Amino acid sequence: MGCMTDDATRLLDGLLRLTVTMERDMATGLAAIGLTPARAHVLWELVAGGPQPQQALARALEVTPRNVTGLVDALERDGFVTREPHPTDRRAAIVTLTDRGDEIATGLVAGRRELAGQLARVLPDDRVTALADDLAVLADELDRLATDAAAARTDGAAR
Amino acid sequence: MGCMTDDATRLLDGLLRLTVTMERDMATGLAAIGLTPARAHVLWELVAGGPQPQQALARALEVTPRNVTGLVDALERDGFVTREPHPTDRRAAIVTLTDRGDEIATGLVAGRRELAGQLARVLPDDRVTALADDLAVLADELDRLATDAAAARTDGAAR
DNA sequence: ACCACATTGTGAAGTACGTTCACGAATGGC
DNA sequence: GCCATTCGTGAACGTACTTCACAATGTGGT
Repeated sequence: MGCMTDDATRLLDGLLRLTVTMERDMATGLAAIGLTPARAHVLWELVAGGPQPQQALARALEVTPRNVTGLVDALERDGFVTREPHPTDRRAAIVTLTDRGDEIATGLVAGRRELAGQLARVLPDDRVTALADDLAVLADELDRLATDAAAARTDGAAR
Repeated sequence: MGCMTDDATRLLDGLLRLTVTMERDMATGLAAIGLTPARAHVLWELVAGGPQPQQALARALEVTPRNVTGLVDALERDGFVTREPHPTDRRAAIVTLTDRGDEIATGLVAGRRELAGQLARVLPDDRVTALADDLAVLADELDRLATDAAAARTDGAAR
């Protein structure tokens, strides 16, 4: 069991190390093309979900609508997106990728795919498959633990 | 090859999903005890490296000394650390954990170990071992890729 | 002993990301 | 036509970073 605990710690260490490195890489790579992680996230969602009102973006990104306003302001200023009028609802503005924004965003998607390929290349194919499976299991478990913890906190607060 | 690419993408997806969930969990858990990720990071380093001047903390955390000043200000205000005078260098202040800070920080280490155990429990022992190995390999590769990319950028800038 | 240089920490100012609260404008159900 | 809801944003704030400038201190060379 001492051995298992050891491996579990190694696993978590590896995971943390990967997350730290990935984030730093992402941030520097994005900075090179004039983007920040949060703004890139918006672009990403616009590619995935098409032109949307800010409300929808806020839901998709799980941030407040107010925050989306700021992010879109910056992206608009830098020429990545425009705010188009909604055809029927005059309150809503539809955030749309410019040509340049679309190019950049598509490049991000391609870059991500390429990174996945490069990473996978250092492991045998069957390992990659097993790894992907196991990570999914771990992610599920982590979600479950998080949900439980949140429920416990809510209970505590409610009492 | 289509199959391999697919698994590679699944791998990266799983990794990203784990990182997102882990970070959110961490942040909410820390907030419950009056800490932020950045401040917890300082506490963590103080447990690992013992009482240190801010300069050393800045190096360990890979942030600017100025930033450490702010983090230590907050931790001091909230009673997690104190600034003690350096025995020989009157410029330096040695950041030291208070009793409360030490308790909290030790709890963080324990919580991390417990999380590792809980996560590992959902997979067979041999899988955990393999997973830890593979993640280390991936982390190494990612570091290598990042280093290469940075070198390429430096070259480009130098020309 | 002295001077040049390096180091430690911090004030000032700026950027990014996120929040809450309040509010005007537009929608939509009844 | 009215009232509740929704969409976006101004104002104000908290946190985490950065760079630049600077005073106080430490240190090595002559």
